[in-house]
Amino acid sequence: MTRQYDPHAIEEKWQANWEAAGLYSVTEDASKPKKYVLEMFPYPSGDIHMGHVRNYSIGDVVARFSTMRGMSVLHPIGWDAFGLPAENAAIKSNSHPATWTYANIEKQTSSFKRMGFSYDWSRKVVTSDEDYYRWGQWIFIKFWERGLVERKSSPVNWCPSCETVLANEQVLSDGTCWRCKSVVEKRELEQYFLKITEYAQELLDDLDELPGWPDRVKAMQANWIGRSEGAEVDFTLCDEAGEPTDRTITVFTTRPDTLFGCSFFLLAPEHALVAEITRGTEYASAVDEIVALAAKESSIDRSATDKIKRGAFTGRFVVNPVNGEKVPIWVSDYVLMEYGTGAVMAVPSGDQRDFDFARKYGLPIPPVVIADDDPLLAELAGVRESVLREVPWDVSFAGDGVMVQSGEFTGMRGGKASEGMKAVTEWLLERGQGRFSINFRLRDWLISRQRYWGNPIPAIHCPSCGLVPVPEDQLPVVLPTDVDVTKGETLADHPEFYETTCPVCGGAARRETDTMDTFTCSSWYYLRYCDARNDAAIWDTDKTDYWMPVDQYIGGIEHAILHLLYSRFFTKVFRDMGLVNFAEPFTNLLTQGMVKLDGATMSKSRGNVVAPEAIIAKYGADTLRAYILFMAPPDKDLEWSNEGLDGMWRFLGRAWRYITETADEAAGAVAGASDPASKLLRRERHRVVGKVTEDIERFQFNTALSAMMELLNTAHDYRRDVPVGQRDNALERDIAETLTLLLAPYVPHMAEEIWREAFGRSGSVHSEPWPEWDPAQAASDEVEYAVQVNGKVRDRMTIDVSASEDVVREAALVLPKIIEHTEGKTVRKVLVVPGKLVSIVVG
RNA sequence: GCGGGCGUGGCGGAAUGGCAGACGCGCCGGGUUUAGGUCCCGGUGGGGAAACUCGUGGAGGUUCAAAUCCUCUCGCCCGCACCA
Repeated sequence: MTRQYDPHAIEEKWQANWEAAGLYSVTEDASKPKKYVLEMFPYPSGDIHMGHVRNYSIGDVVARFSTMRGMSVLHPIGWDAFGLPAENAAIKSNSHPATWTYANIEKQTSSFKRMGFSYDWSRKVVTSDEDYYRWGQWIFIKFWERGLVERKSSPVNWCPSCETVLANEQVLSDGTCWRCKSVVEKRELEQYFLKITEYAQELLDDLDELPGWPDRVKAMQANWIGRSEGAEVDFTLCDEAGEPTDRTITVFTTRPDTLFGCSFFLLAPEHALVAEITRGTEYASAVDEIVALAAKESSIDRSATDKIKRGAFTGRFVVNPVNGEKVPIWVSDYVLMEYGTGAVMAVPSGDQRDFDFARKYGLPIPPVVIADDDPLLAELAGVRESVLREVPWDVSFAGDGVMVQSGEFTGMRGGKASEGMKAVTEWLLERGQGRFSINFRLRDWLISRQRYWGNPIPAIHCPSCGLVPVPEDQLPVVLPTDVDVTKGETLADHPEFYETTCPVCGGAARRETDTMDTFTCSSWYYLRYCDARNDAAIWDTDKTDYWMPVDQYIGGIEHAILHLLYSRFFTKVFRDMGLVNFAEPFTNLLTQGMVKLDGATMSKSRGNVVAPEAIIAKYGADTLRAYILFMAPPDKDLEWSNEGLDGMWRFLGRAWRYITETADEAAGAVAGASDPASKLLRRERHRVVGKVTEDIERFQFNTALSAMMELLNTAHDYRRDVPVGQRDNALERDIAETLTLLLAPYVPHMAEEIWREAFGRSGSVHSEPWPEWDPAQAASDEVEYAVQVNGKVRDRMTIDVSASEDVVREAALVLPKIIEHTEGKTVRKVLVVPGKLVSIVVG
């Protein structure tokens, strides 16, 4: 036992001891409540940084605390190891992605161990290990069997720098690649998609089943899924002579109630009909110009909202089903092929973009839904004819209002989800010219990547059988190691990999050379932890029944959509497959804030990194752990500063001295002392245990530490003020032990050293039960009341805690300062807030 | 434009509608020590000698009582965005 607090003498000793004792390995234990505490697994991009320290320190406190509270705690770790950075690093250092990846995993492993995190290392998963990714391939096959895999040609996002396609979720809102920030291009390519859209409604609905998630994350997901309620409307296409044909073009609209105000019709430049109806006509050249422009422009330029919309008339018309009116078809780049049907009914009086377009090209703007306070309403209220008058109308109005110029619907309420919207759709429905419809913004998940360092897609292209899955008994498709990315190679450069035979007909065939998006690997790792070493099945459902869902998930907000949405999708499919018995993987989610330096996120490329290693070398891991949790509430961004480290170091040193000195003292000369100082200290002990417990449960790690500091301060004053011989040694001993237990989740090494060496206990402090507390003992027998007159505190009084409200009221009214402030005035009201204050109202 | 969030001392941050600024950093003063960046003691929102008074981005409101609830407003951050 060292006399001074010396983390360097104790931390590695206990790390080795815990590992040897298997302290943190768990198995299912039906006798205890379970708790699954999970931090998002790291990407092995180098050594760990302060963001990792924060993330994993939070999780470690929750895990250790839960164990002490009597729960069976699963707290695993692993690595999200496939991905492009490994290839880039390999090219840079002229090596192999696996070399770089596994070296970084080693580095991070030793850093995690050096931090003293309580992981069950026996459950480690590494997504680039064959015994992990083989099950990823198995999942792909199962999804395929369920019709959730599709290979299709469509306009996809292509990152020219990463030389691969990207999912929609991986393109940032400024049109750049999430990883390298290059401007993403659109290319028409044949790719693999997972049909996440089939679960769009459920993914949206079940957000309501997640009260333990931050509203922000749920809002972002809801926004991303983007459900719009409306209708499909069929417009009849006219021929060159303007006569109706038997073909229809369908549009999606959220405002069928404005259908009478449709004065033109729009097609996206990519729409197949555009070329068909304009080819060889006098309109072709103007239309082609728009089409060419749209194809050339980057998605950023095209989506610039301040740009004036360009368009061209096609020479053709469609018939508006509600009034038989013929409206011209235009082409414009503000209509997107990806959303809805790629065709839009334009209602300039109800939509700003349509309005701007109508103004520019001199198209009519007939009002159909008018605000209740619009003077135009009186003038048009009785007009039942459809779309007769175009009145001066210098704004578009998208709100709720009254329908005018809308035939039999005139006078109804119009607006989103309005009576008019329903009535018009029902009218269309009866005539077979429209129907209620729901549209989602969410697109299917593009998962194929033209890169080497990923999980090979288990598919085979057979010239006669088409695309066929690799049979289950031939899995895994092993990722070959001899691909040289420094020469720009991918699997497509290795015939020995792709030359194969068709599993159906046995003929020569070509193996798929694309790999899967890394997000497929991270969409199910939390399930594999439940049964990580199973080589006969992806997992045993009994085990996921016991451990899942994750009770507390902790990670960065950057995964609000990507990883968290994909994982929810996978879980729902697993449920439908009967592999799991729940629909949501993560019951509670804590999104921790970023660790910044000088206002910017720490990153190697910026060169503003504070290495945890340097802090550990000076102060030890315990001080770092406690300090980063003390700095700010976990969900807030945190500006790193070394300034307060000394404060945490001093606190731990003080605690060390207080506890070890107390432990050394002969026990029990005085016990159950009832002098004021002893009573105060006893109360503090119970109050603080209660507060620390509640604070950790609410993730207020900073205030929990503050409370421990308060207890130490009170205990410190006690030793200073009460002479030796009069001190209650039993109480002090209890304070010392309690403080050690409270500190244990934060500073596991220091607490363990004290527990075993100073107190001479044989078991680990981390297996001890959490201290009990008694709210009754936390209460004082006297309380101080603040006495207010007209809302201002004028005096204070100390009174017996059992005093009745009447007694308190009377006592307050006779205080000299209160008499001074109430003299000559009428006391109108006296309120007593028990244990807190008295409020006197005079007038 | 739509959605979410945040504004409290010199700093990080505390406050189930009930005494604003807990706890810590920093700073000021004092003590122990050969010395110390150790340890210990005291002080620390503004104004005022004090009684008091002003203070949680701003303006209103509800309430005996508002950092907290409501309305408007200003500033900042984040997500989505020609989504029909």
